[in-house]
Amino acid sequence: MHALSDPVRLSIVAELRKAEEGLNCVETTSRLKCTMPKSTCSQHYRILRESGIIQSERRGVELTSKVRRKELDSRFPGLLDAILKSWRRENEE
Amino acid sequence: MHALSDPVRLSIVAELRKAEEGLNCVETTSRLKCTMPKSTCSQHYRILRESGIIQSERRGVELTSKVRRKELDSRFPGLLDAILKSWRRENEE
DNA sequence: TCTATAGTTCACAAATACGGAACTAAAGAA
DNA sequence: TTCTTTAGTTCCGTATTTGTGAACTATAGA
Repeated sequence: MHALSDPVRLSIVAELRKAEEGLNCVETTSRLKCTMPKSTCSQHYRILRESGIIQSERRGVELTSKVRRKELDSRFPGLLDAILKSWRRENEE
Repeated sequence: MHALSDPVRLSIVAELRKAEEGLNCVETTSRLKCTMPKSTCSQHYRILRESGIIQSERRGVELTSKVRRKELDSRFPGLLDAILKSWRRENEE
């Protein structure tokens, strides 16, 4: 819950949902077109991971993360969709 | 959005939704069974008010607030229900 | 083994939230 | 009108949380 209450983490989750194959920190910040130091990005990923929202897997030198859709849907039914939809609307206006 | 990302404000909104006739600060803290100074309570109400989630009306010496259900449902469809449902689950476990 | 890339950890800086004190608002009593 | 009580707001110093650079670990390739 608290993990999804931060705008940066929400935007990370929004990007992760778009990327079928997952994303790593570097790709995430480049897609978000923001200059976020890697320590900050790492913290956000840690919070998302610890709260069970994403799942990370090492692929060589990089760490690829994906949204845990099924687990989320059963724990927080409809929440992620509702948040992202509302959040997108607010940001577009 | 950010207004609903705080556990205290969420619990205030949850109480307001239960109370048909609205609540004031004093009633809210007593129902939440928490000792929150009135300055803090006032700040939370201000944030909820400014973000359009609640609506307040003076009734003599007190200020009664209600959730703006219709406006919320059109701006953030399904969001409040999803958040409160998820939040209730997490808190019960 | 050396280098490069990706990410983590730690300690401190910056930003944010909390809460007491003093204030305003309204209403009723004297 | 003035005094008192209750409700809420504002201000501002303190406490807590969050962000970030520097140093570190991990992995892979030359």
